[in-house]
Amino acid sequence: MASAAGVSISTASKALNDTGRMGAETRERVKRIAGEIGYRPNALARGLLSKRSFTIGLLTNDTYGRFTLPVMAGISDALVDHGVSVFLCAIEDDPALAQTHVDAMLDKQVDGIIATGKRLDRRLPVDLSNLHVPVVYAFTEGTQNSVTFRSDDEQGARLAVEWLAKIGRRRIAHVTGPEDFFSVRERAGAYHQVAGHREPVLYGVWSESWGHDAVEQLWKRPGEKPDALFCGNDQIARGAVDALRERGIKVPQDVSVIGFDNWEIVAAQTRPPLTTVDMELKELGRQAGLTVLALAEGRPVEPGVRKLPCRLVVRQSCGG
Amino acid sequence: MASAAGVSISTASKALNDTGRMGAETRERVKRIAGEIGYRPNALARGLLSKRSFTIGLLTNDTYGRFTLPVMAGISDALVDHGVSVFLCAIEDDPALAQTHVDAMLDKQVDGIIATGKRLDRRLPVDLSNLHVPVVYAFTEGTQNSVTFRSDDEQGARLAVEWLAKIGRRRIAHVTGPEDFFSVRERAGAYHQVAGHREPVLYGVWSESWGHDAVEQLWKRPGEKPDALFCGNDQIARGAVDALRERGIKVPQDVSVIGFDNWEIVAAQTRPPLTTVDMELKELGRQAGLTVLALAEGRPVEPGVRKLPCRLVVRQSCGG
DNA sequence: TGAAGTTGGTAAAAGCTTTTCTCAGTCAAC
DNA sequence: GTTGACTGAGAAAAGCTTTTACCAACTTCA
Repeated sequence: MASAAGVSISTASKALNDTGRMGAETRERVKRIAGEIGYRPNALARGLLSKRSFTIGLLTNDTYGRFTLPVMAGISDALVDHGVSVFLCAIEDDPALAQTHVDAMLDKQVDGIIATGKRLDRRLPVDLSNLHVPVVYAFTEGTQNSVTFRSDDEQGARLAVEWLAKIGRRRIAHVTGPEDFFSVRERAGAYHQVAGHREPVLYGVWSESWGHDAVEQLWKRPGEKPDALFCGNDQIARGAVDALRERGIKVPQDVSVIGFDNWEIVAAQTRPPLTTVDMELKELGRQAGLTVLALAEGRPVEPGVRKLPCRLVVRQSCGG
Repeated sequence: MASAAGVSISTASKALNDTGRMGAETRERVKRIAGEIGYRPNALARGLLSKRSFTIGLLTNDTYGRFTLPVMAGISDALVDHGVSVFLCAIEDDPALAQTHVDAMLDKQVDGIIATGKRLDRRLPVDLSNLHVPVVYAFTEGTQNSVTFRSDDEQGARLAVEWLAKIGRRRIAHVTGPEDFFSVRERAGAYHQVAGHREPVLYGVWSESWGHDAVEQLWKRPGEKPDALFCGNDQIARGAVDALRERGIKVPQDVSVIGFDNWEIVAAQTRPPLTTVDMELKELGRQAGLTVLALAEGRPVEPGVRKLPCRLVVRQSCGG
């Protein structure tokens, strides 16, 4: 304890926190000695008093981390400067496990909780609506009167289709995931708005093989073929690119392909690398982090859903 | 506070913890009322006294999460039953950031730290050797006299090559990552032990395109071609499979391909899905978690490097 | 010279648990 | 009827900080 090396406990505390009245010389001396002996205040004791643990919990059901990791990076990035650490709790759609984790976080007096997931239109399997700590939802369905951050899939889809139109593509098909996903419907809506109804929307699953199969279907039909594919995610896009190559169709010369998600490991390794839409999940995490911090500090935050714009990442699968 | 609903503070505490002397009837009543009002003890106050925060820190420089996520899952899985929560701190090879995170964890009185990374033969850019909390290394280079968990890459490689031999392959080539990786050398050593020196080892980088190029190189050489490829990771394997298909060579009929890592997103989406070696990172995380807990509780743990066996995951890229 | 204000610092309380110590009451035994 | 053992429960301390209240010494002013 720093007091051993100088003055009383209270004087030491005031010296280190730049509060209270005392001689400048005393203050300096205490600070110096604290530095020398490497004194660091115990955050537990501090938290006990201040009711702030400088700790938040991140709850996710995205075991694979595809969405959670960027969100986590953004949160951590935003909060590390404020001395806030993050408990990561992966619950795998298991309500009991989720409750266990929430209870553990609450016991540890987290200042707030951020709930995130792998799907915009699904809830986590645990009720967070009546906790006495603030809760912010990021990339998962929130409750009434909560603060929710999500990507603007409509704008993202428009970005993609408008890009294809801009580089001269006219017969743009949309190959995407299961229709019961909210974001699938939203993207498809934006697609129709921009591209019209000339080409079909093919609903399927989120896999490469579906992308592959979809190309087979499209090219087996009679009549003119698409000159561009707007895919629901990068995996579908990759499957599509592979299928096109196998058919001897050149990407991007003959057909432009655009993905969604900007999942580096897929998008960058595809040949050619995929032009795709990035949902800016890190930024989403950053804002969620700052928001939960604001709520924890009692600053007012307007409830509601905040849509964050997507960004087009241009690589080589579109040409133009 | 439960005491409001019955007896004194100390009696309440003793009742809930099943300690001290008191009437069975009183104990029951306190427990019941505590349950009714949803009382949960404040872990901060408890930690202040017991010197145990039931919190550990996980430090990683693996931004992408390829290795960290399974390790994290294992740790969490092992420790959630003990009421321990995990701070995840992603430091991106940034020493200052790493120190910030370590300081924050120490302030929060973590019971221990697990260091993990993306490479067995590299250290994290921060010195953890003289902390007053236990440190366990998992999938990253540890310090003298520390406890380190790692995969047994030699055994994993042997598993792969022996499998290829068992299904009748005789000309097994090894396409792998950069030779300065320790695990690359270790796997190559095991490969030579089992397969001899008839076929070459091709060192390159950890990417699909290298797998692709390596096949080009191998098949451009004069003389007999390999009938099996043991690849250094799943991405290389995938690139190789794609290249073979483009050359009209059938996998697994003509050539067997085996990967390493069992990275689902790559291994399972390859056509055909990859047979590969799983490093059991989740199990590794689990053991690291239990070990750091043991150390935190003062139980003795033998220092040293613990190699965990790998497991062969058979899919369809080898036939046999 | 006495009153009022200023300065530099300490003592103590509060925050929530757990643990140890103490105390009043009960019962059995001599 | 007094002593000793035992029982059930509460008081208090400890764990580490921060904050408030307080005190002694010194300065300023009338």
